[in-house]
Amino acid sequence: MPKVSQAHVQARREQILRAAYECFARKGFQKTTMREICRRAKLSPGAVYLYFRGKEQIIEALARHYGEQRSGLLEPADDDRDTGAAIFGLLGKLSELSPGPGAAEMDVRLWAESLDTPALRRLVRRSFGELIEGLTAIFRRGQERGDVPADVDARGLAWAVLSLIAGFGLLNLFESDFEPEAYYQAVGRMLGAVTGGPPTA
Amino acid sequence: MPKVSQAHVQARREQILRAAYECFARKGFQKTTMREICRRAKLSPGAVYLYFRGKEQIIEALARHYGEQRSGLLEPADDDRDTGAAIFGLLGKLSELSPGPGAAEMDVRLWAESLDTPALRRLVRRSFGELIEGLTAIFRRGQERGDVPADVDARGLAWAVLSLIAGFGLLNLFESDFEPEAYYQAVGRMLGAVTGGPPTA
DNA sequence: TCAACTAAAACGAACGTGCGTTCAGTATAA
DNA sequence: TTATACTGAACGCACGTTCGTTTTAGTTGA
Repeated sequence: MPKVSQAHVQARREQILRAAYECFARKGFQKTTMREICRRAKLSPGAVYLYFRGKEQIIEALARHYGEQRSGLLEPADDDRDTGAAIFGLLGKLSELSPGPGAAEMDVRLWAESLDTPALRRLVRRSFGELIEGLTAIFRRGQERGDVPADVDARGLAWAVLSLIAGFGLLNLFESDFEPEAYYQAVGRMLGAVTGGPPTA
Repeated sequence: MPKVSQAHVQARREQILRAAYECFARKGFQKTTMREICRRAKLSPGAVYLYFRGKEQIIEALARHYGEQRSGLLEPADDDRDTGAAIFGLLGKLSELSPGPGAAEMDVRLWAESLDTPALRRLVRRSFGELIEGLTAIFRRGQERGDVPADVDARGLAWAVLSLIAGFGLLNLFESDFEPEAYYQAVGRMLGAVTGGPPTA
């Protein structure tokens, strides 16, 4: 199939990235071999190397793709509900299973891998930055509206909420008897101190 | 130096573990080679293999040692101050740099590695469990004292605080302009809703 | 309409490298 | 003198990557 369309190139790359995601989420970046990615993508090593320079570039492309998906969840939160509802809506969307199965595992693996890989670290930093920016904006709007106390640093609140989001994933991974309901109740109670009062409290 | 004391065996093991910790915190488990650990411990490969069955066992021993250090920080928190002070004291102790340099990196690396290694996963789960137990006990005592609202699940609050502790480490790693002061202020404000009111708020 | 042709895409066995681990030999404390 | 801690060159294996070969989709000429 020579002289193939550019759409086909795109499709092949996505086919490889999908296979890579499945392998990486299960076994991690280091322990996943190229052969496994090839097998899952139903391609030979030679073919894969036509579309990616090597394993490292696959990881990087995947991380970029993943980060964009994650950030995309932020945008619809720009509505004008009260601050508590906005924050809680975001918390729910970002905490649950988005952006797909194995997301919590992938987050942890990306954090760890990014400690040694400058390119990945930049991507993770950007992801954190975009989330913080969005959360900060919500709290700032709340303060302008008088919804949120003015003497608290909006950025500080955003950091705290990001912790609660990340912690949700960690607890799901490592607390065998974790109960999301109780978590949301407690978080709602705490957030109630700085917002009008979330829907569940 | 044959027929050596059992204390010497202990010393050698700790010497190796210390070297391993320094390597692992910097480069991660997979990317650190046995040769690097040997060089840093000033021992030959053969000697190291007299004290540990292999790389995997070094990682496991290190994780166990590390987890015990971490849990050890919990105990002095059993005093009878008000709940806010107790929680905030713990948060400070656990968040900062304990139990040593590179702790935040090590946490993230252990989380990631434990996803594929059952023995490590058990250790991480135990660490989480011990922390949650300690935090839950503090909140329960607060509820008995009337310090903390009785209609909030103490376990849920413990989970939330654990998130805030873990998040502190993550933010230090990945938020370039992170300001611990603002974080503590915001967290204090939020915790104020369920405790008497922390020292900084 | 359909062979013959061509160039790109895909294959997969083979390569080199770097790793964890071992073991025959050496040094040393008792 | 001897049992034992220690050395470090060597081994085997598994990995990422390459490249000579094969297959295939599109093009050409009648």
